[in-house]
Amino acid sequence: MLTQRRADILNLVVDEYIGTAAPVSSRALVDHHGLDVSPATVRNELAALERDGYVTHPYTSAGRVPSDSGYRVYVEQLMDEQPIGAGEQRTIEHQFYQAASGLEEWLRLAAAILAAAVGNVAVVARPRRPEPRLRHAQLVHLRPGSALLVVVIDDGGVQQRIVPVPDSEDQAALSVRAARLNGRLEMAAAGRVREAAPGFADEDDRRIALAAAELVEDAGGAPELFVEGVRSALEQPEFATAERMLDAVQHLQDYHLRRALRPAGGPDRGARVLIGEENEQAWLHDWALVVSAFGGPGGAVGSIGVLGPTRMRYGHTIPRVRYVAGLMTGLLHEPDA
Amino acid sequence: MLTQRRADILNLVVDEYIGTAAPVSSRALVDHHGLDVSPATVRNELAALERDGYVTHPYTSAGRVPSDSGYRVYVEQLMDEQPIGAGEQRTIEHQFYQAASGLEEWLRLAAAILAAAVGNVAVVARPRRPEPRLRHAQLVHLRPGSALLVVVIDDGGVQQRIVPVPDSEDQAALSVRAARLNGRLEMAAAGRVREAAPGFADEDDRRIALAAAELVEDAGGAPELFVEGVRSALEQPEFATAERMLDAVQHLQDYHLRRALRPAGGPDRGARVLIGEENEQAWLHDWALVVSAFGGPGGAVGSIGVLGPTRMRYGHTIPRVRYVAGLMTGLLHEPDA
DNA sequence: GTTAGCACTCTCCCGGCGAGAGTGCTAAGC
DNA sequence: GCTTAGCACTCTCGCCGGGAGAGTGCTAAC
Repeated sequence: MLTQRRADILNLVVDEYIGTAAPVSSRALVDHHGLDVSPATVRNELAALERDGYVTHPYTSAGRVPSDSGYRVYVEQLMDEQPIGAGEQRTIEHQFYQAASGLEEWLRLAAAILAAAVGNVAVVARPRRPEPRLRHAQLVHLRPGSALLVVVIDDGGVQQRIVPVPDSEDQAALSVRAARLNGRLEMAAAGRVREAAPGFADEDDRRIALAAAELVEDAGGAPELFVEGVRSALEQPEFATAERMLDAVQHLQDYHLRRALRPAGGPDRGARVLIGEENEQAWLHDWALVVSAFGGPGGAVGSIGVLGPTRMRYGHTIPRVRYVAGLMTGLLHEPDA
Repeated sequence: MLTQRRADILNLVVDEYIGTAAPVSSRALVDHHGLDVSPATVRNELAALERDGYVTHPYTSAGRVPSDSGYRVYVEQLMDEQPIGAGEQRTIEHQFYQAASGLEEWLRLAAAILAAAVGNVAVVARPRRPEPRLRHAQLVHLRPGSALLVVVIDDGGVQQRIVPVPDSEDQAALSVRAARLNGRLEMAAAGRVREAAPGFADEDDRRIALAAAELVEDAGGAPELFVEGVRSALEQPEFATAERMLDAVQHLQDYHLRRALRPAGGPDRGARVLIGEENEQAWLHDWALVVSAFGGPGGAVGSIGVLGPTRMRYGHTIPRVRYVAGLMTGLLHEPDA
């Protein structure tokens, strides 16, 4: 049973531990937060919290450390969300508007800004449509016999590949060819592009259409990931040993991250929080993840999240993830500053 | 004075140290390499090598460790290059041909393949022309009022940005507009594009031309970097402590790397080797760098390199860097498998 | 229900110690 | 004169034990 006082104490334990990364003693709780009971009383309550599984004991005589379910209660009921001040909002927004670039730049920037705002790893997954369509194809002459096929996807992504073309064709001829391809392929999904390919009279057209189909298929594959803030996360004391650091680096570069970000539903005003063992993947059992979805062009959905130790500053992180996700949704639909 | 025997012994010291990362004792040299002299004799020679600065002593009674100049002599005169066997060549080439994608994929792939082949960090810098030119611009309709401006640079790169356009224009109208822009801007360098912008009669044309100029300028900026193999490098014993690892991670993600790769001259059949303090930048003083240049489309020059501890397997690494660089040069000019 | 007091436990840090590894030197051997 | 055996010497590394410090859990009084 979580009495009011126990809840208050749990709240303080989590706050304290988030700040120090060291087990929290009964005395520290009393001293730092002006409780008007004695450490002994606090100890009794801590023992009860431990019995109920909200905190643990690394060893007999160390302070208490929140457990996953302790964090869970904290996140859902106890914590103060630390709203973003007008000043910080302006700063973040300003950073965005400064770099008015392509989609990719936006995403990388978003990751960097968020990482700086929360002092942890930030991850952004490029918005993807469930079934991407070809919006436009263009052939650009590179040198006699080869051209760059540029395919724009309806989620705003661009894919490219060098393709062979007849030696004789210059840019004008290639543009005509591209127009012919666009006539049949525009707004077709990958499968439809592939089906349509054999329908072209010209052999080169068929080959290029197939290449375009592959590019659209690629666009539907694993979304590109932008990771920022690795350095500051590795500075946290939980990674003070080399092996744990290696582990973290390994996974941060790894495609495992994609899976963790994936299960975001539709664009969501809130943010999901996954703590420790709540994560599917074993390597995340020591991490906490705050994820939110944002909408990209053409109804595509991307994810943006923050990854950190379980003792992350939830009250600080959650509003910022939510805010940046909202900003992204807005910006990607109204990109003109 | 480097007598033959001393040179042989230096060679063995480096070989041994490269393999074990532990100071090399006189006994180990005799035992592992079937020298027909006694450890005592070897010790005398080692003392001479130390006097001449080719090896050092971490403390009184540990084995010898090669110094930077020891490595330098090793690289230039002593080592056996370990040529790539026909089998390994086929493997590497095969890996390349499997993924016939866009330029960016090629570069990322090259870094990954090289990293795997040498067991160290591999870095690839996108080929850049000294003065990039706009090869082609295209406008792709996204939704009423906004379009994606896609600019192809003559080094094969693609830059994109979302730009506002008149609400009324559909894809056909946008294509006409793009053709108008191309008419004046094709093959112009960034500065020329910027100068030409005010010459357009239409206000939107002017604005879009300026955006295109910015994109071309961006293309001339710091080249994109692809880094692979961080994990395996961090497993080396020199990074067994957390701080050193942090340091490495920091710099690997950092723009400092660009500077290290930069001074490559033109495409070069060989490979430069920079050992320890020969590197300009302080953080590289514990690293060695093997770099080679490769040629991209349109006379652009990229760099590909391997980064590892100073005791890296030079004889193994150098031929592989050279080989992959050569392969890249060939592939980027003849991309049709 | 709260609290003071106290014994108990566990970590962490430090210093010392012995084993091991490897050198440098000296003197004898080829 | 080069090589080598022998030996003293040095330095690291791992281990152990002890003491200080921190914090709990329990008991008994308020």
